[in-house]
Amino acid sequence: MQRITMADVAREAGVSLMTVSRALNDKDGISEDTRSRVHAVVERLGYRPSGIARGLVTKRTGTLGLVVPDNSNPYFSEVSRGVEHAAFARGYNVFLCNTEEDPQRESIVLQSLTEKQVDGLILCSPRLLDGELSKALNYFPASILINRVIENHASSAIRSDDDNGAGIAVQHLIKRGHSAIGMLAGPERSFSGRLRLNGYLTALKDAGIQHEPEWIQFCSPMVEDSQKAAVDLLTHCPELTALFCFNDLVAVGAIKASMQLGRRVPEDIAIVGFDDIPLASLVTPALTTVHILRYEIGRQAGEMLLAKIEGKPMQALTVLPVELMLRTSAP
Amino acid sequence: MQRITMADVAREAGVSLMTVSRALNDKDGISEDTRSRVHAVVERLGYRPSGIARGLVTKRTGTLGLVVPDNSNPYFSEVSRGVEHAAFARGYNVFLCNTEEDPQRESIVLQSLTEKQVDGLILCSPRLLDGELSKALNYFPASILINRVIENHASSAIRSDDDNGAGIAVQHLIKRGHSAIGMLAGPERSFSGRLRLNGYLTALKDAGIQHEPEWIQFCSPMVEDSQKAAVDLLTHCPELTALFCFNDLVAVGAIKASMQLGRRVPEDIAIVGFDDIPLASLVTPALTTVHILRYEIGRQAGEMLLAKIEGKPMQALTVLPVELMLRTSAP
DNA sequence: CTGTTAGCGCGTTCAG
DNA sequence: CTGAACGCGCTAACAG
Repeated sequence: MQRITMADVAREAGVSLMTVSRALNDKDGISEDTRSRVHAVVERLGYRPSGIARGLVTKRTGTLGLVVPDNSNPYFSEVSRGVEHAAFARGYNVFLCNTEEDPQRESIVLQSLTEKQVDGLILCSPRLLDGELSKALNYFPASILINRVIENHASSAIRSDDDNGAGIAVQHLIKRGHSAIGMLAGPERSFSGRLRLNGYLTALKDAGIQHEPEWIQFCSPMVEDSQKAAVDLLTHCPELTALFCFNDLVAVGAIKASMQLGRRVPEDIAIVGFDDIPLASLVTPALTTVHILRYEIGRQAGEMLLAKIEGKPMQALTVLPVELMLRTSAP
Repeated sequence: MQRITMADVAREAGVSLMTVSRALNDKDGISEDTRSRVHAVVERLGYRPSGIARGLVTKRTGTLGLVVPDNSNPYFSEVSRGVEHAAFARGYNVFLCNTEEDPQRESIVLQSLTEKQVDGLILCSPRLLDGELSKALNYFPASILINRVIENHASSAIRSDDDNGAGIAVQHLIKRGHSAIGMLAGPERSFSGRLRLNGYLTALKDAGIQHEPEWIQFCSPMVEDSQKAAVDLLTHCPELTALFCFNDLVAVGAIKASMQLGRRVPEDIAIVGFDDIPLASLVTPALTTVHILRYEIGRQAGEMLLAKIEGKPMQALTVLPVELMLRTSAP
């Protein structure tokens, strides 16, 4: 499979390399006649320009890098789609990389992306420390951080209004008469987790509710683990009548734990999730949860990045709105 | 941000370009001494090789293309992760592209991937016709098809054992005493759909059960649409005591339809899904479904592709086993 | 063991 | 309006 090159097209069309280049890139200074002749030959030969040869001279590859913890997580898979959508619309392709929450893997992936010469990077929930991260980002012409901010760095960021989301969720529980509200807070080092915890604490405080430290329990964001954590929490704090959960998977674990302990949801214990993944409306009882614009995060991150690449002015931080979805688990 | 080049490293280390190249690519014919000296300079300068310059001469970019209909679908997001995992292990990066089931978009995406000079392509559920597809694939050095075969072409394929999976699912229903078994068959043009329908028909025939044409209803693979289709089907064919569904989302629709019609699952109507997506075990009643190795499809597709790229011998078709997961919806 | 010479396929000078 | 030369950053051939 010998690749067809511009020289082949030029020879076949009886023109010079330059003319072919001009015809392909829609530059002016070329007659309509020769332009269409060149295009005909391109078509006939099935010529495809070499993006990498072009990239070598233009210094632009038309590619973006997207780094997420785990693309099989519905949260990130929608973000990915949003990014890809924005990229496609502008003729860019995107490298998708999974870090599996492993900082070392994250380093490797970032390095490979610099070697691939991506025009920009979108980094989702990075595990690296500020110092390393900042250093790594310097290798990229442009970058956007999702769900994290980093001090003293040119990279912009986008995130959902997590603290506010937690606030309205907990306020809703309070309005429904709950005051003993526990929280299954997710991973302790999660940036979103901190914001959500913060929103929870603030809402309790604003309502004049004294929160017990034992009401808060960190847990890994998976169904089985959080089920165990929920059993623990509900056993040690039987006074709790409601649980606010880090995310929907944790909330599902909490529902399972409640059933396991013979407590009815929502009659004996109300449960609120976060993220509104597709699952949320389909489990029984359907989850009351905070809806997040996952796809939109990705899409806007993509557009922010493309704007940055093209040198347009950019705001440093975008915060996307959230919405409480009232369903059965906490009506 | 002036990029550091090999020339900078060479000058700084007091050696020639070639020596730097050799040191970086672990070629022999270079003393351990100078190698480490070069590496030190590389480290100090923060030099990163340009993959695209390298690709221009080696004709290999270390990238793969992955084309799926929709990465936010849990099926494909796991396939993606499998592909990326295999690629990462061998130092490759992967371009993820969504076609959104749009043939035109698929063409565009494939063309952009050829310009990016990917070393290989994995194409999932292509919408293009055999002729176009075959022509498009010729632009790629190597390719693997997921869930589709194409005649007279060098590209290998991988898929799950869909027909057999449908067979064991329906046989299970028959063993439990059902004979009036309907099928919500998914999109009519789906390759997997055809195989599953086929397995369903064969199982009925083998059991000597006469199937009524009206028992089969095609539907789009989404919860709301299939709920409507299921209401239709159950209303027009009240004799049905079991439903075999194209996939789990359709099965969830069928469960909702049953509830809507006041029929209990599984007492009045047994329901079996397909794919075993994460959701399946979490809905109520938990879905009996056919488990598919989604991640494994991706991973093995990736490894097949890499083997092909490296010229290793390859079998033309891999069929992955499936397994019936007995849960509540059809015990 | 190391350096020199030639391109890879394209776009960007500059001349015609 | 068109073409010839040069170079992007790197590696494959050869030399030394």
